[in-house]
Amino acid sequence: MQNEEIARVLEQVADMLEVRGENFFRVRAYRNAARAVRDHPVSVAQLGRKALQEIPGVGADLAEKIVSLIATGDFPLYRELVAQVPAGLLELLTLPGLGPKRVKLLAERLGICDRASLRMAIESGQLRTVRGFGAKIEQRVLEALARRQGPARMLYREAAVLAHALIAHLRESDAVIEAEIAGSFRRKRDTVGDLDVLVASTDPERVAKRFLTFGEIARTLGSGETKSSVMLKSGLQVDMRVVPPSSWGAALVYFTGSKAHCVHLRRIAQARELMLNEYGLFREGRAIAGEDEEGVYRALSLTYIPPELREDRGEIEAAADGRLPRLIERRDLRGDLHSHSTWTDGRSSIEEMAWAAKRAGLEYFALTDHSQRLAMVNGLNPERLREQRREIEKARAAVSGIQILHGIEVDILDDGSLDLPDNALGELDWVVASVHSKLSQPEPEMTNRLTKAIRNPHVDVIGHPGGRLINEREAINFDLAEVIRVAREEGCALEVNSQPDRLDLTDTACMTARLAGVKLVVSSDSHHTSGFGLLEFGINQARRGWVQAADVVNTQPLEDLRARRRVA
DNA sequence: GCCGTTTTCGGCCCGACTGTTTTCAGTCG
Repeated sequence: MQNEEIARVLEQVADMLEVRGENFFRVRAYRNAARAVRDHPVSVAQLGRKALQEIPGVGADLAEKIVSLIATGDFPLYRELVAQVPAGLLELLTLPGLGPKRVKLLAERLGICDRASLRMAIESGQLRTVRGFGAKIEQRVLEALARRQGPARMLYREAAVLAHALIAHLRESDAVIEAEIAGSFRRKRDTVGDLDVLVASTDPERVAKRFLTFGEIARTLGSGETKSSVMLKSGLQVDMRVVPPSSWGAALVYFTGSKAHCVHLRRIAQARELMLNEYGLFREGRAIAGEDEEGVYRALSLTYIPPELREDRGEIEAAADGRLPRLIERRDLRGDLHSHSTWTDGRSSIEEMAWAAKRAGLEYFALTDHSQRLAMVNGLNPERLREQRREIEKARAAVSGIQILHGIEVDILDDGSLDLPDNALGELDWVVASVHSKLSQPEPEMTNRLTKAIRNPHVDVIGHPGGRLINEREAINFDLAEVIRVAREEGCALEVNSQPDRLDLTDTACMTARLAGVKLVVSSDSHHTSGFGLLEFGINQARRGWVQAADVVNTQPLEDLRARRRVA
């Protein structure tokens, strides 16, 4: 059982308890535990009761329940709740304006148990008979019901385009002293659900006016003195808050989040008889910090925490002990180890790619076109691979100041063998091995498939190990802990693929790999000369996984990279 | 249900806004 599945059950229990009207703090305990399990860097299913209790947020009771969940698939409270609370009722919690209290009320008063019965209650005028429900809520709910499912989270890269345009729009107003996008965008999450804009100003009214003239706005959701919400044409919601300049740092901390990070900070403040909110850090009503973020952290005896780490995954404890990592940066990358050309599905020639890699400031890059199995993209067989080598030689002669490695992205076949013979692979400078087919294999087969590939000493790195395409395709099923164990044993690296819809490994998988001592490669998987610019996104993901330059193979000079290969 | 620089009991983060109300509960982040 994966951490994710366990976390989902705990969250479901929290939802069900909440709709049943249970103690709020008990509900929160389940949510905290769900998050702790989801973020835990090792597989919780392998832990005993005692080790489980060491996870912050998991006590004796929840450890017991998790053990039961892993062994039998459920636990008594879970069974009881599932029998009591209709599944359709929980779905209603995702609708705007409907929280646990209202959902509970509707179930009790009108017998509403799912979307269909809610819609009927609105259409028949029944809903309005309940105190607290009026036309506005009806309208919002009907709109949401019509959309059927909630909007998917937007890819970071797509959101970035809108974010930059909006910030530029705001900064044109002289009422705007500072403007930043905070929230999950600033934490560089791979997807964002909305944009949280923060503005420092002494004239919130003018800022709000300026904000509402942004050209991408489809409609205004609400606008108060210091807070406005809009929906963009693209379906992305934007919430803007305006604070005085003296609160800029505190507000930035608050709106960058994550929520869990902020809650933890406030607990620390509280223990010191301080009060932390978006306006500052206060002692007996007097601000002692708040103008800048560093000052807020410093006043809590913490070193500055980069936004990418603010998930309450141990960064606060590390900051207190002064042992935060120095995170990898884009400029630490000396090379790129995954790219394509017109020989397969790329759109630029080898020479064009070489010029582009050089312009991107790289010292070396590996051209790794697909292997023969991917016939659709004209994948390379041994013969074409030899022909390609001659073209690479030409490009090497034509473009100085960049080292071109001749590599391959070799398919990992269904049984874990590779799509090219060892002697062909042995002639190459770099081998990426990736799964592109039979993605629905059950976990044991997929795990074997990957570990078998890793055990081939020609394989330098496993490409996009999870195989996910964000919002399009789920990740493949495999035992990450086992793959990492074998990768460590064999000295094979794992890739952090920078394509905005892959970003694979994920942040937490990066952390798991890193803790196990497995090396990573941050690659662009470029299919065009513009692709090297995507490395920024892979770096973001790696940073969220606490990755340092020393954890990443392609921060090394080419000579060191060659020296660490398993085959000469 | 968790947890301990004030605690093994009694706390548990904080504020803005909305919609529906006549003073505030619920939702949201």
